Amino acid sequence: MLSKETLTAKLGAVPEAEPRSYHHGNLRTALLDAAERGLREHGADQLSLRDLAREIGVSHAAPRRHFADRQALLDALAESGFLRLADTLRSALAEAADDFSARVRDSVTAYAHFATDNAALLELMYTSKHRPEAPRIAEAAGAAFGPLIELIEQGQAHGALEPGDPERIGLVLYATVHGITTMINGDMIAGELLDELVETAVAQFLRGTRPLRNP
Amino acid sequence: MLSKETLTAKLGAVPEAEPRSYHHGNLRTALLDAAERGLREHGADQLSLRDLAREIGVSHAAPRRHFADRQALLDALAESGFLRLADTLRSALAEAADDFSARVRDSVTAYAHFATDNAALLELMYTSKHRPEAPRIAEAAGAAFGPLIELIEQGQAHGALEPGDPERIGLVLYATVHGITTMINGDMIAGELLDELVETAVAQFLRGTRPLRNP
DNA sequence: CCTCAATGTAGACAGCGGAAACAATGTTGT
DNA sequence: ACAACATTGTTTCCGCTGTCTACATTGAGG
Repeated sequence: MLSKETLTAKLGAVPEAEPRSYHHGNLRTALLDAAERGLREHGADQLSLRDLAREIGVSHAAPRRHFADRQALLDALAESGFLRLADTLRSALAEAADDFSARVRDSVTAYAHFATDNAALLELMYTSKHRPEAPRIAEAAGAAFGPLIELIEQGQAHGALEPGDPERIGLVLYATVHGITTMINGDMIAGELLDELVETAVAQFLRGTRPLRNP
Repeated sequence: MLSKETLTAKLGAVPEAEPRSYHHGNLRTALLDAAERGLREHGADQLSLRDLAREIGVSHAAPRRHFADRQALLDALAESGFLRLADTLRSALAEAADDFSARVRDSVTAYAHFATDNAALLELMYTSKHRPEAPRIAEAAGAAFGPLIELIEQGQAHGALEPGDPERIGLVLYATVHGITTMINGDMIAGELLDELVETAVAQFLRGTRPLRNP
């Protein structure tokens, strides 16, 4: 690789040179990028390894060097989806105001928009067939939900939430938002209702988990 | 195979006669039955029209007379899934006690168990690609959710729930349960937590949507 | 009884995922 | 510098699938 592509390669960027030679150089990430586009545009069912190979300009068996089979590619997509979701949630929390209810609302809204903006990807992320690759996915999923569990713990520490297992309490909230987005992505309810429903869910959650002052 | 053929046939059930001649007689329902079994055992991805035809003992092109393509069969499965779900919810409500919170808990629990007992089917029901068959699915889905919306309205009438659009208020509850089951079906959380999480969700819902007496 | 629509069959086709053998290119030890 | 070696891409082949078309069998209604 020390002949002509030295400069671009040094920057860590995609070479993307037109006259490609025998070795692509970045086939794995090129496959993932193309797969993510195809996933968004045509859904996971229509995703074909041969299509991706054609689109990239490589032989149909080349992807096999990077993904053992089709499901391995889908697993990798799911994993990267959780990592991107984790980023999204982290930055939403970083930019959110200080008060607890605002942080809950902002993070939950960020999740909801990520889920509806990446409908096919979300479906993939939550239908990970239990495979050898699954542990990596579960780990990435854990990383995505970590900040949210922390948020619940902070709410409890500040007395805004009732005590109890943070995972159990928080899970119900995230399940709610996930369910809402699933129904929207499945065309069961109109997408315009998203923000309204999320607001309702957050309000119900805050009221339903407030510490009891006058029992 | 089955000894009670004549009796069941009288009830409008599947004849299922062994010595089949040129015409099967019930191929459509036989296909749906076999498909539902395959769906439960191997998932929707592994469902093959040719497999079903082989299993039933019919030529590989025969299913085409009853389902325009593979997706049409999946759509039919999704529709019948919603119809069965509607039955399940109706009978759960019929057997439930009179008080509102018990009715909410029982119906929601029935939904949750249906969803986890029919994981692959639920996935199918909620990922109906928008197709010509979709309206039928949406209609069946509406029929399933009808009794639940009614339940919310009754709760409001009895003063157990805050006023407001019943669909919006109830949707949040059902989205919560659906989200919980999705996470369980996707192995994100342990299945043993189902009842506990559902209880938590119902409790949060009832507390979060109670009318405000002392504002 | 005869026609006709419904239903099942047979055969063909292209596309796919996967496996194996082969070729070109980097990499590394000496 | 150069010879093994590992990595990555190619080619070829296989069985399977969904779908299409032409044909066969059957049952129902005039």
